[in-house]
Amino acid sequence: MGDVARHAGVSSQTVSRVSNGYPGVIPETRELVLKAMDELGYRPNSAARALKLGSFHTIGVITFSLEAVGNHRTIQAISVAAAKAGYAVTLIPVDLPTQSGVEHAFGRLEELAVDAVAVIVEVHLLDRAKVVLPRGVPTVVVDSDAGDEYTVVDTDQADGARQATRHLIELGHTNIRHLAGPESSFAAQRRVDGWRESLSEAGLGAKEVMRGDWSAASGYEAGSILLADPDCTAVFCANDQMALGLYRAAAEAGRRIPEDLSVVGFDDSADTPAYSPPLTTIHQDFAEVGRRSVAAILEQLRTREQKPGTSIVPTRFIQRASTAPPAVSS
Amino acid sequence: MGDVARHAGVSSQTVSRVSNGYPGVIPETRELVLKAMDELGYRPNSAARALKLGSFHTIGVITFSLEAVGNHRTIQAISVAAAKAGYAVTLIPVDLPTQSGVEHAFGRLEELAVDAVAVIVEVHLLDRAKVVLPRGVPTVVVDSDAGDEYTVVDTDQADGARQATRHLIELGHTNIRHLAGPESSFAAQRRVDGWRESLSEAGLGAKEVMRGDWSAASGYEAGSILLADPDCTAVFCANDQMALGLYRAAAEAGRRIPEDLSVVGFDDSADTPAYSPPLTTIHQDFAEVGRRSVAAILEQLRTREQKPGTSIVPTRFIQRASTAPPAVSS
DNA sequence: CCCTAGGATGTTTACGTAAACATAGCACCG
DNA sequence: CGGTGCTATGTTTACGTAAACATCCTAGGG
Repeated sequence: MGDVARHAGVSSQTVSRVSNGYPGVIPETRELVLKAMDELGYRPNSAARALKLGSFHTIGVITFSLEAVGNHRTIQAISVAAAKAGYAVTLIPVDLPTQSGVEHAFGRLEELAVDAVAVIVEVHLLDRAKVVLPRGVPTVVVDSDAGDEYTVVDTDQADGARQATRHLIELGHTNIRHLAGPESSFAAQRRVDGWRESLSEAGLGAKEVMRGDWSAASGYEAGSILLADPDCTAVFCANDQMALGLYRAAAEAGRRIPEDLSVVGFDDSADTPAYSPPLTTIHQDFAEVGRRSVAAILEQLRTREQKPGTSIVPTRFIQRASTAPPAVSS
Repeated sequence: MGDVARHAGVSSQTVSRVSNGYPGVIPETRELVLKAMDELGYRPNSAARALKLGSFHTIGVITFSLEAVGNHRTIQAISVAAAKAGYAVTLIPVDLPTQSGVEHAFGRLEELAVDAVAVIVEVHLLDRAKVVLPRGVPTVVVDSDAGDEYTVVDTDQADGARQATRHLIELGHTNIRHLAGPESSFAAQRRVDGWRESLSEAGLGAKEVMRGDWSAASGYEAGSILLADPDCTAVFCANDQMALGLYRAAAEAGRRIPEDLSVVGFDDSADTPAYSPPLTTIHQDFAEVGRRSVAAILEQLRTREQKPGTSIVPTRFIQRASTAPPAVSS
């Protein structure tokens, strides 16, 4: 900056003013400075600026993987919302879903150029690891249970599960199974709860859930076992990908969807309208989750205080073509 | 840091040494400093550190969307490879795939806390926008055509397409159509080229390609049109999601896969083994792309010079169950 | 014509850190 | 017993910026 100032014959402060678009610089001088900047290939140093301003304008996102549909859509939404507020997003990958992996990620957090943190990790792993988020760093926990300590933005998983289950009940199904996500996931657990709740509300029994790991392959395997039960006419899947696996299992078992088997998914991922038949599912508003997360972070940044509490984003039922009344009643 | 030093009764330089784990500090002193750090809740200031060291240990990734399978898998791989080298990854989303969107993203680049940049954007947009990457910022262009100016890491799209097409030719298909990605994509274009090349090599004619936009829905639409041609016995899809759409179109047209219609995809995305039937496809080694991109960036960071050139990551043919010899010959 | 107000620009300073250099203490050797 | 070399620690300095304050100049009013 000093070089530019000398080259333009002004003071470095004037260069700073031009660089930041501050008023009070005569157009003529501005031109001079811009020309000098260009000739010298000047680029502002963000480190110095961050040091001076005390902020990086950056939000860190701690996550395991972008593979899961929910994760990358949430992160995408966060990064767009953050960009809109002039913030960038730094990914902090946790390579292994283990205690040491999480610990390591949080250790790195200390040295990262980040003003705030969004955690998209099953928090029970954090607890188990006895890792505490650095004090004083504004934090939002997304789609997970964080107790009363942090600000939480969460999708209404249980209600989504209830909507899905009630839809199947209304169609007349009585043997409604659930293809659940892994036990380690809070989201999966809450979907199980919603499903179970709706069944008992309707006076229906809940058979044991089958567990997958969110992947389509696991949906196929669990689905194959599930379909061994000839009385099962409807399955609520904890996500769309496992539903896709179930489609395959159904095809191989000679069960037509929706005539012989009704299927409801969860997520409303982009592919579902092109499933064969198009999948009836629960829409998750990831964009809204991202927006609220960023809003909560900005709020904390502004007020400088952690404000525990949970913000619940509603889900929406999307009717497509994978459900029908059970064959016996048709 | 000064406070900690005073509190521990040492110099700030000793605090710095402890903070960075440098040798030459007697354990006793170290303890003293650590205790003081803890009591005062000291946390190192990354801005000051970055200013002093001249590096953020951060790589910026410019991208449109995490939605596309290729994108988020590549970014995931980059972020893991970067983390392994002690680097973090900052997302720089380009909200709109337009000139102004890209320009804006590159403008922000200047003020971002980033040492290097990986560009995962169709580069022709950059050219059209006449945006130049800031000089002096090490840059790697991923999966796109960037001429001789930048270091490029690219998947061997054309060869993948040739493998897919040759497989169908070897099965005896003669009317092999292509469900291509959007014209604006270089990757899509190179897959078209590979397909066309293999056909002409085998003395087969290439009918016009159908275009989708990578989405499953577009695959369904384009596929429906494609299947109006009763002689078409095989389709090479430019990605797996469009293949899923084609599956649906085939089901609705009463064409069984693979008996009546052979399908080959591209990407080997996680869901493909659970398609019904499991999809034969081309595996893209996104992890390798990520690793090479980071390696190239670190190399540039080390040598301080741009080293134009292209690094090609091979693809692999994955045989599953969606292809068979054409019905006429069976 | 002088004084004042306000706009344009310059000067000083501090942000928190780590490298470079300086110093002090101690062990070991001849 | 003095010199030599090493280890542990302290002191000084600079990284590049922007806020705060200081100064200069010009226009306009009395």
